[in-house]
Amino acid sequence: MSQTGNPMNVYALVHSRILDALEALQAEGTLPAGLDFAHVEVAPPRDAAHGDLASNAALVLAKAAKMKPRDIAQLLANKLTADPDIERVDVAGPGFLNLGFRPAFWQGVVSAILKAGAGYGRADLGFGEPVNVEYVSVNPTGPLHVGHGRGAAFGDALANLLAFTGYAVTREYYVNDAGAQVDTLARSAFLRYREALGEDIGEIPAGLYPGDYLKPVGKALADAHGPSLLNLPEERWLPMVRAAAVTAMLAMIKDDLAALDIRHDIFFSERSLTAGKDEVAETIEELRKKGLVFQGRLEKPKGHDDADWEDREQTLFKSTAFGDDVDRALMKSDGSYTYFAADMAYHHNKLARGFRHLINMFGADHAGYLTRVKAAVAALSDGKVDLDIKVCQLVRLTRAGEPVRMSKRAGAFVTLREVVDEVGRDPVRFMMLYRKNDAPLDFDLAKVLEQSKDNPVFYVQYAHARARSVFRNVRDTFPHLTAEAPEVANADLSLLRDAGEIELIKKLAAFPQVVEGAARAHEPHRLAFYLYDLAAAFHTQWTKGNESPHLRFIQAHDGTLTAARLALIRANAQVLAAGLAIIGVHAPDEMR
RNA sequence: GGCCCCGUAGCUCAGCGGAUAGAGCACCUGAUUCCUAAUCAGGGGGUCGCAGGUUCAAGUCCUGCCGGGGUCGCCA
Repeated sequence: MSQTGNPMNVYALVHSRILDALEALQAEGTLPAGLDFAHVEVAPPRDAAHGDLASNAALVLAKAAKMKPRDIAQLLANKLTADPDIERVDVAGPGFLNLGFRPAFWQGVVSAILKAGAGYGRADLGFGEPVNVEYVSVNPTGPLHVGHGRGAAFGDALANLLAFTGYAVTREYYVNDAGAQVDTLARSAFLRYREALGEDIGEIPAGLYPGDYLKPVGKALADAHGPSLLNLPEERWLPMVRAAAVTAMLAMIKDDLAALDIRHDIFFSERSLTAGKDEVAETIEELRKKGLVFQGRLEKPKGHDDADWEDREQTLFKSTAFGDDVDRALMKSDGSYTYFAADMAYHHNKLARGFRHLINMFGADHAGYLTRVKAAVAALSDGKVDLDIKVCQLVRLTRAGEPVRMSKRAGAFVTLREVVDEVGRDPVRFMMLYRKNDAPLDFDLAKVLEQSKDNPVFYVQYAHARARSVFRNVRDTFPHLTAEAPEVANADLSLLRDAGEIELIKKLAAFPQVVEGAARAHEPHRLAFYLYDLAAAFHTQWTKGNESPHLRFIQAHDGTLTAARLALIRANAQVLAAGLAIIGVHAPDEMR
């Protein structure tokens, strides 16, 4: 009943061998039958002196087996010493099983990586199941700012990661093109329309969007309609102006995202929920049948005074049944739907499209909204669909350590586009992932362009460029040893004997496990940190060659050894490139 | 007041229930006729906010406090 284990994933491979050994012990009657192996794990020990990999098998089985942990560990050790890949097995501490592998085992990893090519690290965790990743979803009322860029980079990397691990990923953007904010946008655009016709509009009134980015919208309206809209009542021009403005804003947002190489599969219109049949009404009705929608009153919110607040009976969703602290309103006093009501219908729509897994990215300011959305999905799917909401904390923009001042003009943030234009897409995408999503992040405009080891973006990209540079340099001595040469692919890997080379291979061997862990936890930042570690191992080995010429990758007098080292370097470059691809960063061949 | 997030080295932060808690910066010492020194090696630095609990095992999970941030009906 042991699982086969992914042969590209040494952790999984060793895990399956341990399970085999446990089952053999059971078959002999040495271990009792009916043990639960679910918590048996294989992981690299924190202290390298404890070996290459360690297992907790004996510790987690001791109680059920009614045996001492160290005794079980010893039985396992006796079995595993027969494994030709295993050099040493130790029972340590309370009952850990520490395993050391022969060099040939690690050398074989290089060959496996080269054979797997771009598929190295792929896994089938998702079994092709559809997952919906909703990210960015910024109101189409203006350009993206830097904070939005974090959600964009995170969401896109997570989508890549899930696609890499066997999910059918849909990248989705929820367009809030209904409600008061897009009406305000329309009025703001209409003002720019009058301006484009030559009128002096003076200061933009408070409450409207003052940004210059609406000027082109006004001009386009003037070009298309001339002065014909001026004499119409607002209810006549507003829908048309609104549609034009939303379309223009969305085009701008898409363009900003494209600058980061981010492209969504679906832009889902909030307005479409009520355009034909009223999906919001349907959703509310469905919940009403489940007894989760009722007429009731809410208490006045605490913590701040709201002059407009009035006590009234209203339509409520019973989100307290799902852990929310208060039931949530579905209808405004004017009879229209609340944002939340439409959002419930939107998630209902996602479920109807067959998604079994939903992921949403939220900005920090929406964290308080999280519980009611989870409640909605739980209610609508009867708990059968999982929804994970990742909250991205704030981004603090600095330049050489000094906070970057926001523009004085009200409403004008430092836009994402300005930052991307200044520093490029790679630093933005990498640095936005060089923190956990729920920790605040400092983004320094000067630091990310620094060509030094202090800049993680450069450090990792440079490692890849260095690896590629070896293949350029080797042309002088061994022209036939190209990256694709069979002499490299089939090199005698037993020549990779230096401790640093083996260390590098161990890092490469960890990649599939890092990918799996990051995918399961929905934490793409783990890739960024892993890549930094891998780059460090490579830079270390590179520099060793400075002091010890016999460790240089190119050995002019020894083509066989050179080929083996080139195989390692190619594997290294390949994993760096694969990891960078997942987080959406280029792997350059040179840094000049 | 309720809810959410955070609290780990002087600073910025990793840390997947496992063993003696790590990295970068900063500070100190060293390596360059050599595949890119755009790099690397070594050193000092810690009551993991506090107190309980669960567990063979807690920085990690649970509860309560303390401190910082966010948020709190008809904005989205």
